[in-house]
Amino acid sequence: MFLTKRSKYALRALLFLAREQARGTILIQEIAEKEKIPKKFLESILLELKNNGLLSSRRGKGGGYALEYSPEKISIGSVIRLIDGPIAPVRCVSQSAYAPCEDCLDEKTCVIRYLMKETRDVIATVLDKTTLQELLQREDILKAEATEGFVFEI
Amino acid sequence: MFLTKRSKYALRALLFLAREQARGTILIQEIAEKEKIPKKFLESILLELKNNGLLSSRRGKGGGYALEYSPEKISIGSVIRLIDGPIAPVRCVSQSAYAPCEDCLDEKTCVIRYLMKETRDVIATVLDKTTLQELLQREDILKAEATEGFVFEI
DNA sequence: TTATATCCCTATTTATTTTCTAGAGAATAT
DNA sequence: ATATTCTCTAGAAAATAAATAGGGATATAA
Repeated sequence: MFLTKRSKYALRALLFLAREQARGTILIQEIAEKEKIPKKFLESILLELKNNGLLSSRRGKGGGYALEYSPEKISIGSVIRLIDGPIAPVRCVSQSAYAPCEDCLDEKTCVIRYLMKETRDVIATVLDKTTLQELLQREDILKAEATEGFVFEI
Repeated sequence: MFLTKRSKYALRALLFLAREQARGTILIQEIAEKEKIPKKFLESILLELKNNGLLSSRRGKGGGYALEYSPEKISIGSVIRLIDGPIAPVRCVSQSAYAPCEDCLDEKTCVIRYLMKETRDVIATVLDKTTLQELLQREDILKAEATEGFVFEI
C-alpha cells in the first residue's frame, strides 16, 4: 500500500500544469522550484508523461511543458498506473498487468486473492473516477474553507 | 499499492493455523512445506506474530504454534498493519502512523492528500471488516464452486 | 541426565526498488 | 552563432524487502 514519491511528484506537476494551463508552456525549472521537486528527477518524470502522451513539450527558448489533454480527461488512476505501475496490491488481481503468483496452489480458490481483488476494485474505483479537474475544484473548496474558517464534514 | 511477500506469507500461515486449529500446536516446518514458504523467513514472521500477541507457542518436542484468538477475532487489516505497517498510501493520511510530508506546502488544502484519505478509507474498510474466519468460509464456497462447476457472479 | 526436538534471537547477505545526479545531445528562437 | 530548454543514457546512492546462517534457550521423553 504505497504511493511513490515519483507518482506524487507527477501528480503535483500535472496539477500545476492544469492550474497554469492558460499560460501555455511552463518550464521544468519553475515547476521544480514551486513544487519543491528535485529538478533532474522531475525531468525524467515529465519526459515519461510526455512519452506516454499526457504532455506536450517544446525545446529551446520559450519552450516548456503543457498538458496534452484538458484536465477533466486525465484520471488520477491513469497517472498512477503509468508512473508506479499496477494499482492492485498483488499482481494476480491486476487488470492492467496480471501475473500469476509463483507459489500459488490454486488461484481459483485462493481467498487472499479474493480479498485483494475486492481491495483492488475499491482502490481503482476511487482513483479512476477522479480527474485532475475535480481535484482543482476540490482545491478551491478547501482553500475557501481554510480562509473562511468553515468546517467541512466528510 | 503493494502487499509484501512477508504479509502474504503471514496471512497464509494464519489461515493454515485457523484451518488446523483443532489439532493444537503446529510445527513451523509443516506450515513452511505445505504453504511453500522459506522456513527461516517464516520463523521470523511467526515470531513477530507471537510477539504481538496473535499466536502462542511451545518449545521442545510436541511444541509448535497456535492461534491465540479464534479466527473471527483476527481481522486481515490488523495483520497487514502489524507486518507491513500502515495501510495508507501516504503517511499523512495514516490513522495508525501519521507523519507529515516534508515538502508539503499546506496539508489542509492538499488535494492529493484529500484523495489519498479517501483511498485509505476504502482500503481500511475492506481489510478491517474481513476476518480469518470469513476467509475460511469464503474458501469453502470457492472450493465447492470449483468442484461443482458453479460460476459465481461478484 | 542425556538426547532430541523445537522455537528464539541476532546478525548478515543478497536482491530489488526507489530516489536522485551527471553530463552530453538535439531542437528552437533570436 | 549563441543561449535556452528539453532529451537521452548511464549510473550512483539510499532505502527496503527477502532470505539465510548459526547458534541459544527451553521443553519433552527416555
